[in-house]
Amino acid sequence: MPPTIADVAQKAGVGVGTVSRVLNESPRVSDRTRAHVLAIIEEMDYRPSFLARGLSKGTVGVLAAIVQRMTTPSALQRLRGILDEASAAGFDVILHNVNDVTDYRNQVRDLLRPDRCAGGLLVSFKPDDEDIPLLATNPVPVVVVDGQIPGLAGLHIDDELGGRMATEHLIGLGHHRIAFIGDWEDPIGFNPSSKRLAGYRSAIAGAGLQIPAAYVKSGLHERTVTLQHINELLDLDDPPTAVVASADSHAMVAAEGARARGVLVPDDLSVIGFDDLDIAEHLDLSTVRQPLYESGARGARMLLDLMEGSLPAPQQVEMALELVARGSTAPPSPTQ
Amino acid sequence: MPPTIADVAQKAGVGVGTVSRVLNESPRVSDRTRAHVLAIIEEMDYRPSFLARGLSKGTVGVLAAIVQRMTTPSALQRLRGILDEASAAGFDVILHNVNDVTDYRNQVRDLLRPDRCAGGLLVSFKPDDEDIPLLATNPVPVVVVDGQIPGLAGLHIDDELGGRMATEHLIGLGHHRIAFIGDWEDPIGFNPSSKRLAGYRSAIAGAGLQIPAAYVKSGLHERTVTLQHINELLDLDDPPTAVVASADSHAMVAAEGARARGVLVPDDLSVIGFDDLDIAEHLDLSTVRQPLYESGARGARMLLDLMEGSLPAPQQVEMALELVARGSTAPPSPTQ
DNA sequence: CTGTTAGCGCCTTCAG
DNA sequence: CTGAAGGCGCTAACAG
Repeated sequence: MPPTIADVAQKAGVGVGTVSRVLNESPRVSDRTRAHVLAIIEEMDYRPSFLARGLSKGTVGVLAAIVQRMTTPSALQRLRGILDEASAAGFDVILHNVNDVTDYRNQVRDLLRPDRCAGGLLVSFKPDDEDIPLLATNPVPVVVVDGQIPGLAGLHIDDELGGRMATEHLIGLGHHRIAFIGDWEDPIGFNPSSKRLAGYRSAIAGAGLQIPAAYVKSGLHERTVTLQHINELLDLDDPPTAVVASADSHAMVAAEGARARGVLVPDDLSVIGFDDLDIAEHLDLSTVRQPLYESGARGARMLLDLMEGSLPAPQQVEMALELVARGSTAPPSPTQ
Repeated sequence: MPPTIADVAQKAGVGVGTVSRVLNESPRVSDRTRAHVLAIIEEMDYRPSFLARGLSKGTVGVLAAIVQRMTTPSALQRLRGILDEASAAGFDVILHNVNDVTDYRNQVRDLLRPDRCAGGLLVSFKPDDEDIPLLATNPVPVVVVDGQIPGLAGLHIDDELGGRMATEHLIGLGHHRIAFIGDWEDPIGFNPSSKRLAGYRSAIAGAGLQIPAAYVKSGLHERTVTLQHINELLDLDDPPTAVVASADSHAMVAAEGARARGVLVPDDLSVIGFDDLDIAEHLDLSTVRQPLYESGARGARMLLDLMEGSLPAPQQVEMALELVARGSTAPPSPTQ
């Protein structure tokens, strides 16, 4: 059994209260006593029990991250940010992956309690409307990473603006025939695709362009589906010269599908994505960058502030987007 | 404040001991009393405090996963297996990502203690030799997922066999000029590449083949490096007709690099990977499949058994490999 | 079968 | 500045 605070106190010849004070950096201890106790602690390799401390203080050094589809590259980057920030602050992170619509409520109910964690992060995760009041008044504070929920603190981006930025980049290069590839709404997850599509439409309209209905594709977020989309687009009598994809993952596949049939990127077809995943740079893919790692880190920081009370009230922060022009977009070739 | 066991006891008109007994499914409670208490619990929406229960029982419902380079696709699959198995057993999982050689020891020391978790999983993670005895006698049990450490329970694969399987597949197809692309040892992580290379060499030797030294490439696990490798191989006077890659991630890039210069896969060049990541199937990539998700799930299960004492002694389990022949490997073309 | 009580390890008054 | 004691919520051993 590991040593307890009583063992330390006895060996140091002081009371447990004194040991507790040095542990909690109370100023009410003389330097001499403090140094002595610290030495004993070191000598015995003593560490206070998380459990006992938590019980006594009524709060634990644990954050809970509830992540929607943890395995996506973007969720992973956000998680990294959360982990780094939390561990820098000395907090452990409990991870819950949400697969099923049905179980998320139980997870929230059972996990987001003071005896399990001191705060919760909801990542790319849209609670039911009826659950929002519960979350807002939850005994432990909650921050939404990648989402804008009325009444809840969180970080988000302007997806519509992002869709517009991508499209306007293409328009600025001289493209007139611009298609869009996105995906369907997900029952529990946010799916930003439709907002980005709205931004696309807004940019198209703003430039006075007309686009055929067949230029807008959406379906499951799967490789084969995206391949089919790009092929259908290129099979059109009047194929697009550029494609806005609602995510880098779509853009990559679209570019690959185009190249596979001899359509050169960017010579014959410009492709722009969304996210700026690590591979986007390697693939030389133009994209709209959204801060992924940073959203996790700032979300965790916001949560810690909220817990500490140094943040007056829950607030929503919009993070900046950035157009990253790389080699997958270029002016349309003169012959087109 | 949430209700406590005392609140429940009072409202139910019984003692706390009785409530505790129904909570812990003790048979020493009459059915009538049990039903009544259960009803009150339901009514008050009472949940026992994890903290208090942990303190009292001396063990917590938490597992710790220490993961080497969490962001790799394979680590992620393993993690999924761990999370699913742990949560099915009612355990939370604390996640720690190890980036730095220096900090892993502290993490192990501070995290793998009875007041923080009931068991630890080390994922794709090679501790220093001198730390092994400490881990083996650690107050909370430890299981190594993806690694074979003498004295520690764990799951692993036979990397050398895997390298041989991949190479022999190619030899069986009629290839004689077979190259290898791998990567360097990582200071803290396992790096199975060298063992797979040994398997490759063994298969080559077993078939009585001679290969030029230039056929074996290794370097950083980065896209650009692999692209350079494949290009150097194809630039040789006597280029290989097939490539064994030490991981699917290498294989994907190698295939892409080959195609980019007009070398058809598998017509001009066969490529085989290792792992069988999700995308391998989509890319129609031949590979040696190792169980990733399953290694996590079985590792967690093994840990739970160890904790429960139902597993007599720590043991090491070798998981089976499987050759998955897909479209990226074929017999060499007659002209070669 | 059930109520009572003594810890689990630590923090936090409250005296001194 | 420091020691002693009560309490955090629960489990388990002990009487009844």
